[in-house]
Amino acid sequence: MATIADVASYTGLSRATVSRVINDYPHVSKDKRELVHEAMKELGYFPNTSARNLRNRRTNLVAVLIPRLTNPFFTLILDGIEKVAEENGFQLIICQTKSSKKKELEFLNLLQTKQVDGVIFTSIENNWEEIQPYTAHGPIILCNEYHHDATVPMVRLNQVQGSYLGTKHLIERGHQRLAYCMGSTSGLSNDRRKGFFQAVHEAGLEVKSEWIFHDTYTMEDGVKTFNKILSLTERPTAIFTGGDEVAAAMVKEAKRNGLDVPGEMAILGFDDQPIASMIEPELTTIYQPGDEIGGRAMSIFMDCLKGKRDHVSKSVMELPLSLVIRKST
Amino acid sequence: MATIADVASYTGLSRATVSRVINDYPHVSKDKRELVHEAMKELGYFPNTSARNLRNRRTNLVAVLIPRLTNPFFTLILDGIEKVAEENGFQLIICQTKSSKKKELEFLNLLQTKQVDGVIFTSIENNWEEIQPYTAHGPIILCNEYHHDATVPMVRLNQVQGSYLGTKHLIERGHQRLAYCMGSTSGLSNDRRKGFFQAVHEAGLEVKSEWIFHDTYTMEDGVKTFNKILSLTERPTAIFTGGDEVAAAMVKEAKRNGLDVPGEMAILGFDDQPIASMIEPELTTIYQPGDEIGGRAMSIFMDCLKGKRDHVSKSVMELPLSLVIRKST
DNA sequence: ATGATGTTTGTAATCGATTTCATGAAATCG
DNA sequence: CGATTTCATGAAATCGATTACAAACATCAT
Repeated sequence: MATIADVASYTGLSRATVSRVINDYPHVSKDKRELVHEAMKELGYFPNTSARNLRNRRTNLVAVLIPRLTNPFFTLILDGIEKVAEENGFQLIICQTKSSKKKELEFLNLLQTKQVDGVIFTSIENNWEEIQPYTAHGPIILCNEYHHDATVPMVRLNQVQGSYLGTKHLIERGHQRLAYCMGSTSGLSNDRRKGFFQAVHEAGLEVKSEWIFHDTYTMEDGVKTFNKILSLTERPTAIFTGGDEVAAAMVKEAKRNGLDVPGEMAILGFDDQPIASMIEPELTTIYQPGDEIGGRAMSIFMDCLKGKRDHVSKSVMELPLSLVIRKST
Repeated sequence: MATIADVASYTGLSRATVSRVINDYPHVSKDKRELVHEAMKELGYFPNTSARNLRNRRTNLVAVLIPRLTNPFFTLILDGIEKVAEENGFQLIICQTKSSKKKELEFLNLLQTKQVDGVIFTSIENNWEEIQPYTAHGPIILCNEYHHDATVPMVRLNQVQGSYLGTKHLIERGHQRLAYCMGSTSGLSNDRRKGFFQAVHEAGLEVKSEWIFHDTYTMEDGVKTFNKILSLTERPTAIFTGGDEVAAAMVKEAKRNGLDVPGEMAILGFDDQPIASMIEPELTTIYQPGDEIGGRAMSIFMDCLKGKRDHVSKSVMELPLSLVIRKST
């Protein structure tokens, strides 16, 4: 491989001048500039990124932590991040945490060892105290996540409002007995519960503890949970799910059991994934602009790197969610 | 940031010895080894990846070219790649080509500038002559793609067999007039057509040119194409689609038009994405083990890097597809 | 005691760029 | 025209690691 030294000696110039040409710096005469360009082409020279990174103390790489690549909502966020990254000449490193605390911390190593310039979390597994020390090594942005004590920029969707809207909608449809499915016990999940109960209490309704279900993520979880609901003596008439996959699976299971949706059971999704408008009846759901928060998070990241913004002080950007009324409620 | 030199002077040892400890090399006395470990902890030292990459001429990074992150089949491949990458201490850089030739070539720059050790294509836009020169800079693997003149390892699914199976199934169900939807004019696409026509000719059937549709990728394409099919005077009774999204959209559009699926129109998907078993009626489709080929491709990539395998000689690994019979045919 | 062998450690070169500083030439100014 | 500024270029230090080679020392067999 040709190096900058080869180009220098080939042209009879110094490495400094060649470097100036490569980086399009001023103060290089036109003829030398052309000379260098020709030599680079002739020798098949390409600047070595590792060498540049070392010298520049920059990699133009961001690590994006994501629970699962196969979750469409997260790839939507990823897509939003990628768009802005590309505009800024940044590349993305994918870090699938598989919701493991250990893996999450391992990926933070990339930051310590300066393999990346920063990290964007699209979900967070560890407590903030575990993460906090890493902020010393570069910008960390929370995207679609929130921690009260986190001292970093956060971009999130207003989950309280989203679940409030959805729940209120169910109540307005006349439902009195609501089942509630949640995922983990994360900040995001807490917010949703908050919005849910806010609407419930406003309406003066009661939610029995056996109508609340934990750890519902996948389609299988949806099927299982739905059957649990069916077997209840005092059965809810509407279900608030934590995601469209779960909701879709429930709709399907309902039909398999000969139940009319929404007549005998109303089902509310979350996310507005493509599947929501493909199934029959189409899902009423909460639209989450995943690409939007992804893009915002990446913009903020760039601002941090450019020094336009402090990356170790808390800031929260909150985007609204909206209800998409279709046929399942 | 502490450097290896800091650790060296802190311990009174040389950088060489510290380096030996970092890399777990032999010939370092036990007490010095511990001394170094303590010093590293004390100083908060972490080896700088750019410096190591420069010296080792390795980045432990692969670029994965993918048309769209939001396509579930490709994220499945990505997932397979990631699994094997992780086992080998490799990180993935995502490169969304958005099916653009220009972008594809831009990403190959990462290879020339040694930002990555190699590239995995999950789809290919340019002609092979355009790509070929880049093979000089590191391993290039074709995953889910095939080019006759490519002189690199390829892992692919037997598309001929897959579409043959699907088409034969439609014919066995008694269909005589088959519509065929294809995507681009890639190698993959050609193979599918081959399998399709093989089954068609075996059965002595004829396929009118107006039953063949190009550039059908998305759900919207599915809706449009379906309506074109409906408006034909001599209307096909079965549709071979290029993907589950298209098929799902068609099923929906059929129902909207009051057509019975599969009674009045049979629809065959491709991929077996989650959506295939969520819609009503469930899609008969061709299962493609995306994670499997992803993993295989990454394994081959590792073999190339380790020198166990030549990366500039053609080799083809072909995995079988299977027909999943459900309710849409 | 002699030489062979193996362990432990250090010196200095190297990977391939960027950048500071210095120097001479050219352009500009009063 | 002399002083000052700007332009063009190069020498050499630097970024932070790894590694070839050499040296000092210990161990062991003969």
